[in-house]
Amino acid sequence: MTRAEAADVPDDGAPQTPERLRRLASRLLSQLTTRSDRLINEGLARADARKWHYAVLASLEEYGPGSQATLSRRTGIYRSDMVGVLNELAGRGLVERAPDPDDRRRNTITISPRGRRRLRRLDKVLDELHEELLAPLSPVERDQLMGLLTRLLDHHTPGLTRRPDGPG
Amino acid sequence: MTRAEAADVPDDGAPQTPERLRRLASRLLSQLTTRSDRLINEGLARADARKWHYAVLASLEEYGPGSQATLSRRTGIYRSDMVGVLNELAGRGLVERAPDPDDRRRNTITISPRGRRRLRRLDKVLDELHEELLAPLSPVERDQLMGLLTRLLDHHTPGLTRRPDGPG
DNA sequence: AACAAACGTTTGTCGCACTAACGTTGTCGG
DNA sequence: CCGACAACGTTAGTGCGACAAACGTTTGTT
Repeated sequence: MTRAEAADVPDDGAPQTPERLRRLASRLLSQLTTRSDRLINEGLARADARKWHYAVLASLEEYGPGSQATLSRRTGIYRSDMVGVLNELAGRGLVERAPDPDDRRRNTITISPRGRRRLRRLDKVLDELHEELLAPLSPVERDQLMGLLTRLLDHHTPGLTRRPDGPG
Repeated sequence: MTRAEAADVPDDGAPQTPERLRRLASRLLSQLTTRSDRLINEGLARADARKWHYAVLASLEEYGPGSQATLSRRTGIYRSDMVGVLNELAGRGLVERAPDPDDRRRNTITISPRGRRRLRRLDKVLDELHEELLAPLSPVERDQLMGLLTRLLDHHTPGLTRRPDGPG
């Protein structure tokens, strides 16, 4: 039960959102993200996973093993929260956490074969969920959207350094 | 102090976000919304306001006085949370809360002259903040973005009814 | 040897969306 | 008229995500 059906909640005609609110890009973003997050979270929950799982697994497969701090930076998950995520992943046998012999402060996190299979599975799940999320948009429009969002995000992301290995 | 500067937090080179994460529309939305929310909230805080204040004031000016439940529906704020918002607004003298003589369950919320002035002020503040938010985009691109977001939001908004007074 | 900085971890905060429940007041069917 | 039910405002609480603060350990630097 995700939606209320108890007794209150009238739900009469159209909500009549004020013009001023409909014009606010920030509000549009918030509202849409709320719904998007819900969609994604519920979909992943059905597969016994969370966004964080995917982020960590993807990061591990693309860049190889790393310390928790490294994973934190790559995924944007705070190191305080990373602990729990890795507990979950390790508990499911999707990653392995071993002390780094070269630097005993660190744990080295490695993706397991099962973790890789999991990642493929989540790739599919997320594909389907995004199909649902972006359903009203044509392929071209989806690209447009991604482009616009990416540019905005980059603009508001601090400490963005040009890649040292630019195009040859 | 919104950003860490204590002692931890290394902040070396580029964060190296995995491809897979960068392709995720849902993630793009989440990340951007986090930053957008922060920008807006901080900006409004400087003016001793919150998003909710604006939403309620705008709704009152556009549709006239209403009960708390009505305002809830118009703004999307839960009626549980509306209580506190109206306390703040009433405390600042921006709205008036009076029992509805026709239906003693209801409170009638009215915007005050001071509330109207406040609304104009917040209009300006939000304009500036959105200028900052959308800085990298041209006017055309901003329209594109709004259009795309609106379509997605509408598609994922439940209980959307066609306006009864459609074109003849 | 002294000190700062990075690591992993625990604990806690804040805001937001949302649920549950309660007492009051209105509406409606018998 | 009366009992059921629904809407109202309000209080309290949940779950989650982003984030801060602090602590013990280890490492690099001077």
